[in-house]
Amino acid sequence: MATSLAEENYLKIIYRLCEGTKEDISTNSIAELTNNKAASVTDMLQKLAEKGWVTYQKYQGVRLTKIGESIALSIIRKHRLWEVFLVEKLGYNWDEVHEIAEQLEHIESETLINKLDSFLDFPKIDPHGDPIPSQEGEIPELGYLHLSEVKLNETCTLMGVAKDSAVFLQLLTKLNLSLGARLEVLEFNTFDRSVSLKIAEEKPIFISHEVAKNILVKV
Amino acid sequence: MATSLAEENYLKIIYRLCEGTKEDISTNSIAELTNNKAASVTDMLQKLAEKGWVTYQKYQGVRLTKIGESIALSIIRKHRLWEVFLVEKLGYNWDEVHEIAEQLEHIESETLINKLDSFLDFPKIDPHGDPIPSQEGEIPELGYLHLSEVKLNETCTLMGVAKDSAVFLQLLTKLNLSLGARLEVLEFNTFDRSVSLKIAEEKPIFISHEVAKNILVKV
DNA sequence: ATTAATTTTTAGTCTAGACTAAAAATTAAT
DNA sequence: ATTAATTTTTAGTCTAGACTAAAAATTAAT
Repeated sequence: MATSLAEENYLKIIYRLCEGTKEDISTNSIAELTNNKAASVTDMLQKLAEKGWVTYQKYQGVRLTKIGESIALSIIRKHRLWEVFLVEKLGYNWDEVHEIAEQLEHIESETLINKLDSFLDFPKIDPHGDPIPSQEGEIPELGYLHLSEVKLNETCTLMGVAKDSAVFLQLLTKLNLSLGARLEVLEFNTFDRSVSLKIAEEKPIFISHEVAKNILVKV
Repeated sequence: MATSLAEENYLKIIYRLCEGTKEDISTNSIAELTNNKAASVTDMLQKLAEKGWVTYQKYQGVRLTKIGESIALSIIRKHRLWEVFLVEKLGYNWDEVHEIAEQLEHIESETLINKLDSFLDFPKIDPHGDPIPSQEGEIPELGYLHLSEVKLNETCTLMGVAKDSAVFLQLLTKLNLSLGARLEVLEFNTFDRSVSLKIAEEKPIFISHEVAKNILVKV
């Protein structure tokens, strides 16, 4: 069954909210991310349930069905592959590609996305370190930790980010934090939860808890 | 002012119909190409006139304004650049790219299309031999002739096609007619207006007038 | 020059997907 | 256990962009 642009955006956002929790997703949380009012969300949830893409019980929240999830994953796959294209082939920076990929992810063609995948040499992660789902909807488990969770004095590598808003990514760039950077946590400062950090052999810097929380690393 | 997908499609089709004639364009001809009913077209023409993209007089037909034309040209530019990308980089055949480019042409981003242009090495023509408008809306005059118009026994080169429906392009491929082929017209057959034709040094073939009319050549 | 045929427009509907305001259900607070 | 606060849904609107049927204008045919 064909999906409209609006439906695809809802499925994508419901997927994002389902990740992490086993709980059903609230109408309000969806409204916030789609920038719609709760009443509009209720409307759409009824349509999506009708089509069999979500399970939805009045007042009880919503979850993706298997089919709904596979649609969401194929959109995410397209989004991330296009981001790789924009950065690797067209020379964009990692903080510039999100909005364009939001449009490109809705281009409808199975062959296109598989040819693109091959043209890009079957990348496993996008420019923010997020895994790219396979054609079958398999999403590689990367086992990354948040920088706010690693042990003191352990050296780790910056593998990705948990948020890809432009302002966050631009801040990381200013701090000289990019994918692949070697990091060592020197101290968790109790006063403001900030983190003292060494990048490679440079002199230490301070980053906020908010930043550390959104940096993904491999030890 | 932002353009919706529907508006862009109308402008593109009005542009195509304006090419060639100095006459104003009829509601019905637009309805045919957009696959809408005449009443819907009238509606949209009034909106486009309101926005200053066409001049429109009730019952008298429609033409693009300077601004309307520049919007149309930018869509055509995007369409053709994406077609080059699909053929050159992703390995599509020339008869497979039209529908995908119809979607990609609506992606909104000035920087994207200029980076793509540069990535493709500033191509001047698309995979069907159609010229690619510049960022400023300049469209190179190529001075091609229809194969149905060339002189007998004159050798010419296949430079493009005047129609890019998949069935037509597939037929050309079957006939071994591709961009760059060296052609010599041996005879115009009066009976059915078919054309006897030599491709390079191969033995002659017959093609219909309908086909010859849609082949563009340089002598 | 009328009449007939054709084309175009108007008037009124419909659907998707948004909205607001009010009602209903759930959850939190005493 | 009620009441208050919060969340969610329902009912009713609105807009873009399509539609049909009927009216109006233009063009073609006698």
